[in-house]
Order: sequence, then structure tokens, then C-alpha cells
Amino acid sequence: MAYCQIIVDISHEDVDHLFTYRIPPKLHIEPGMRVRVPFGHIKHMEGIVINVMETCDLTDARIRDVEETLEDYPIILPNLLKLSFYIRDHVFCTMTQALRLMYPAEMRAERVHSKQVEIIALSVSEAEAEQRAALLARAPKRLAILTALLGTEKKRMESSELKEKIGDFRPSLKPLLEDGTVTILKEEVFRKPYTSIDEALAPDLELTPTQGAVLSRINAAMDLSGNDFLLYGVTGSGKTEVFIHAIRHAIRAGKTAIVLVPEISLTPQMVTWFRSRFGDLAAVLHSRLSSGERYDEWRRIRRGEVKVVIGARSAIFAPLQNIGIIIVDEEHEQSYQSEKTPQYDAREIAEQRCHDEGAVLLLASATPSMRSFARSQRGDLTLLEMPERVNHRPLPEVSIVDMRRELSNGNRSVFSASLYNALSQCIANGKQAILFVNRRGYSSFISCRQCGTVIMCDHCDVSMTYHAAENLLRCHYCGAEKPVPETCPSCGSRHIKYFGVGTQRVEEEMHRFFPAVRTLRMDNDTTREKDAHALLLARFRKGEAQVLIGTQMIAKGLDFPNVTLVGIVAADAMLNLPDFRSSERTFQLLTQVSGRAGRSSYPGLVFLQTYSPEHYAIQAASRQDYRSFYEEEMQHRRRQLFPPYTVIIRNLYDAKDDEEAKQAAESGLEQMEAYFSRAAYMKKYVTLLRVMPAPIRRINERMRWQLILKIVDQPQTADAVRKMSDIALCMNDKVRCVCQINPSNLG
DNA sequence: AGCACGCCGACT
DNA sequence: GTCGGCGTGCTC
Repeated sequence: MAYCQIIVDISHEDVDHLFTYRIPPKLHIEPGMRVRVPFGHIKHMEGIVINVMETCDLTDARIRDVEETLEDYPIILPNLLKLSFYIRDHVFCTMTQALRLMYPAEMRAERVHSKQVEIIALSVSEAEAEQRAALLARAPKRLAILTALLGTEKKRMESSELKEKIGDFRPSLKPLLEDGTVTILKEEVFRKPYTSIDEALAPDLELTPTQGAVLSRINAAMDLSGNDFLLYGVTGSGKTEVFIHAIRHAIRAGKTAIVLVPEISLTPQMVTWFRSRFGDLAAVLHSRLSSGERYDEWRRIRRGEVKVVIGARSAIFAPLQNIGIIIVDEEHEQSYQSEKTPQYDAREIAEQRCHDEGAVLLLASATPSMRSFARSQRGDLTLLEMPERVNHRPLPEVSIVDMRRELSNGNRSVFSASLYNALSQCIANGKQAILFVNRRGYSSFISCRQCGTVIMCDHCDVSMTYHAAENLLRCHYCGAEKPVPETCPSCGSRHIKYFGVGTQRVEEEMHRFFPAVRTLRMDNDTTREKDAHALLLARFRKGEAQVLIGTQMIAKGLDFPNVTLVGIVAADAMLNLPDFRSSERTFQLLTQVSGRAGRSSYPGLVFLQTYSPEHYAIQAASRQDYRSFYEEEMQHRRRQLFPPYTVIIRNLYDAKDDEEAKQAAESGLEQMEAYFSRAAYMKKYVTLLRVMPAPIRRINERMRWQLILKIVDQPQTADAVRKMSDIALCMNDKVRCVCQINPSNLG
């Protein structure tokens, strides 16, 4: 008798273990397959087979039979099954949650099925069909069907195409079916989110000596058993071309590749460009796919028809086999970390997957994360460098503008005198400019000039954000909306208005100073609709506007040859956020934005407006000097005991009742203290352990408290991290708790 | 997750 | 007396 052990598709600790089922002889079952089983009182429950065995020590009466298999192939490959266990153990989630990452959500709901297409095909020989056709002179419709089919290469046609050609043919089809001249077939078709590439693929470019040297290090590692690299290449150094060549190398060796990019970079142009290089060997996974498309792409990959997968965070789970290289582009991006449970970090999963499968890991960035660069300094990652731009194009000239001086000179507009002059010049020369506004953090709230009252959310302790497009106030935490008040609810003053620099404000001032200049604005409000993002960029590229005004979303890998001026309206907007990474993020953003200027033969100018011109992040960014930023920032991190020297674990409790949330946090604290008194060797690594109210005390009528642990990042302290997450896991239904590791948003 | 079992309040 | 409230507990 054969048995198998499965994990049921319920994410709950109580059932997060293996259940044994009998395999009826008629079923073929292997690990990774999805099966239907009876479970408790539930008649039909889905589960994933983890292993198959010949014997089992449970009493036979307790064991029930597997009902059926849901697919005739393992939905989870052995390598991804192994990765699921890793995720469960390292991301602290249930096995079910880990397994659910491995296949499209649509398959669970059983909503998507493969798309079937109806095909009308000749079922007799060509000669026979011609003979029969000859007898149909008085049945023109039947004749038309046969003629149409005979006219095709494979003597078959999709019924939709046939209908288009000859109109409604159903009535005439019947006799042909009855005498066996034709048959109806159903075939699976793959919905492609793009049209097939028929024309010749775009050729790969010649590499510069620097690119070539980097490539040969990568290829050599791929030929052996892999290696972990950090590729530090300045903006414009041609990292992408190196990726392409490395992927080609993998494919030549019969291997496959994954390329992770931040979701925001997965623009339609990017997709087209990538497909023009790899054609049908490539699959693109991104959030804009319909569920059917996503499912089909997944199937194509699973069937081995795809060699390269490009996608955002979750593409790391693509069901490829025999991986040669995993590339993580813009490695420093925060978006590789998932905010929802399981809170995995795609970079760590990539590393693990590479180690499991003997593949090369290539983390790449012009502004590597502190963590990765520090690891390269320690030798945990092999550093590869591309210090110069291709064709030796010069770096743009960056001017730092002290906005405090502007204010004291009586300039209250968002443009400094020098940025204004540069804009006039740029416009006069017929060139284009980009104005970068960092909306986030520079909150666009409504406040009273008379008494200082700020309009707050009724359910959360945060100020509401003004949305110009809809002219209303919205809470970014609970989604509540309010109209903009005419008078101050506190003192009745009419001087209550919008505060802060947003894209809208910049656009208004542009129109005031340069009434004749056409502008395009790009932010969350203007790009809500599908493809709006790409459309706006295309219009800017065509020259429909001379000035593009936007938020972070314009900082990424865009290449506009006609842009010679970049203005950063408020460089330090994110510098003062309550986040230990705020300097790092500011530096990264400023460097990336500056890199937008002067990509072509025109020299680029960058004006960086700031209220803290002496800050090292701003200084270093203006010189595109990663090294000196890194050195200084590491000193700060060391002094303040922040990552990468330490790891911060935050258990965030919330409950309707303030006292209950607080008590849960304090009970967590007691458990941690008890734990450290047992594990005394670890105690000396603890630099902070305390309960405090969360910075945002209340969200959606729930009160929030937090337990924070800051501990030196050492192999032996990983256990303390696990302990924190265990504590977070066992909560009652009144108090909820989430465990966050190095949280970036401390709200 | 779902469903049964189990122990206390107001009703045909 | 019963019908039914939803608080624990188990599911191979």
C-alpha cells in the first residue's frame, strides 16, 4: 500500500503539519502534486503532496483516501518544494503560505482554466475531401467550409476564423460532421500578453572592455557551481547589456535565467525591449497581467517552453528548472521586500535559490544597499565594478542650491533663482526638462494659518492627505475620505489651506512663470488608469511638452535624449523621515534622478534644491560619489547601532482597547526577557528591548503598541529573531500582532 | 477553514 | 422542558 503526506490548503498553525493519506492504486502521485482529499468535516479540501511512502505507522482506520489529483503533473517542482521549506523556516510563516507563493493564486480558486479554442478540421484525406466537395455544388455553404479548410496548410481552422470568412456555418456543419468529413477539436491556446515576435530579433551590442571583463567573471562562475556577485555600476555604465550576454551564456549551456526588476520599471517599453532580445524564450510576469494571462505564462514556464523569466518580486518563484543565473537589478530597491505576509525578501530568496541550484546570483545597482555593499566588503559577495559610463559620456553637472538663502532673499516660490534661469535657458534652447518632486514625506496636508490646526483622520492619528484631482482629503492608512473644509473646524478661520510642495503646486507655478510652456504631470493621481504611465512618457518623448513634472516614478531607468535639465525641487523631503534608512534612500533617489540628465551627447545640468546643503547624503549625491556616502553612512549606522550592524525586530500590536494592546506588548516583553535570561550568551548583543506606543497610535479605530528589539546581527542572534516572531504568532482574536524585520515604514 | 460538541438564556 | 447562542477543539 502506498501513502502520501500532504499539507492542506489552510493557513493556520493548528493544521500546519503533515497529514497522511492512502493512495488508491488507480492514482499516480508524486511530491509537489496538488490533490483533493476529505479533511475533517470538510468534504473536499485541496492539499499539496510533500512526500510519498510505502508504509506508515498510523492505525489504518484513521487514514483516509486521496480523492483525486488536480493536475497530472506536480504543480510544485522539487527545487521549489525545497525552497518552500526554507521560506517557512526563515520568513516565519505557515507551510501553506509558503506553498501558495509557488503557483498562481488563480489556480486555487479554480477560476482560471486553460483557454480552449474550437478547431474545425478535415478528418478525411485531401483527395477524398475534394471528391466530396465536388458533390456539393447545390450546398454552397458546405462547399465553402470545405474550400476554406482545403485552402489552409494544415487543413484546419479555428471556428472563429471560419465564421469571419464565410459567416454563420453552424447549420451546414452538421451534415459534414455526420458523414465524417470534418471533426471538431478543442485545443489549449496560450493567451500571450503581447504579440508574438516574428521579425528578426534585435542584435546584441558589442561590449566595452569593462563590460567584457565583468561578463567573463560571471560566465566563469556559471560554468562552475555558481557564485554570489554584487555588480556596482554607475548609471549609464551599461549593466543591462551585461545581463543580456550573461543570459545568452546560460541559455547556450542549456540553462535558464530569472531577472528581477522593481515593479515600477516593468513598463511596456521594457517588456517590448526584453522580448525583442529573447523572443518567445522569454516570459514576463507583472501585476498588470490579467489572471488568465498570468496563468498561461506560468504554464508556459512550467512546461519548459521558457528560458528567461523577467518580473517583479514574485517572479523569483518562477517554475524554471536548471537555473544558471538570477539577476536582481536595482538591488537596493525597497520593493523587493514584501509588505504582506509572508514578508519575504526576494533578494534573500534569490540567494537561497542560487545556492540550492548551483546558480550565479547577480545583485546589481548604481547605488547598492548598505547591506549588500557591506557584505561585499566582508567578502560574502564578490564585488564587480563598472566605474565609467559607456562612450565616456560625462556625468551631469550638479549644482546644490541653498533654499534657506532663497527664502531670506524673499523668494517664496518653489523655484530658486538659478533653477528658474536654467529653466528659461533650457526652454529657449528648445530642450526638455524634468522636475522631480518628492511628494511622499512632504505631506500635502491641510492646515489652518490662524491656529495651526491640521485636518486629521477621524479613525487614525494621522493627518489626512489632500488629493487635488478629486479635491478631497484621504487617509492613507484607512482610506477614509472627507471634503476639504471651507473654514477651520477649530477656530473658524477661513485661512485654512493646502500645505507642502506637491506636483500640482509645481505645475501651477510653472504655468504662472512660464505661461506658454506645455507641461506634463506624472504622479499617482494622473497615472491611476491602466497604461497612463506609459502614455504620458510617450507623449513627453514625442515632445508634446517641454517639462515633465513627477514623483519617484520618473526616477527609474528612463532615457530621454532631449532632456538637458533636471530640477530636484526639494531634495531633502525624505531626509527627515523617521526611518534609519532615510539618508540611504535620499542618496539613492538623488543619484538616480541626477543620472537622468545628459544621457545623450548634450551635457546635462542638475539643480538640487535643499534646506540642508551640507548633509553628506546630498553632498555625495551631487558628486555621484557612492564610496564616500557609503563610508560616512556606515559610520552613522555603527554609532547608532543600526543595520547592517544590528537587526531591528518590531512586533506591532493592535487592538480596539488601548490597554489590551499595551498588555499584549508587555507580555511579549516579559517573554523576551525570560528568553534572554535563559540564553545569557546572547544578552550582550541586545542593544534595545522595550515596549512603546507606535508612532501612529491609532489606525482604523484600533490602538497600536510596539515591542522593539534591536540586536547585533550575528549568526547566533537569529534565534532571538525567531523568538520574536513566535511571540507574534500566538495571539488571541482581540489583539493582533505582526512581526516586522528591519521595518522601513515605522508608522 | 469549517463543523461538531458542549454548556447557559428566552421561548413555540 | 426545548431551541439556539457562539466559545473550544479537532481534522490523517
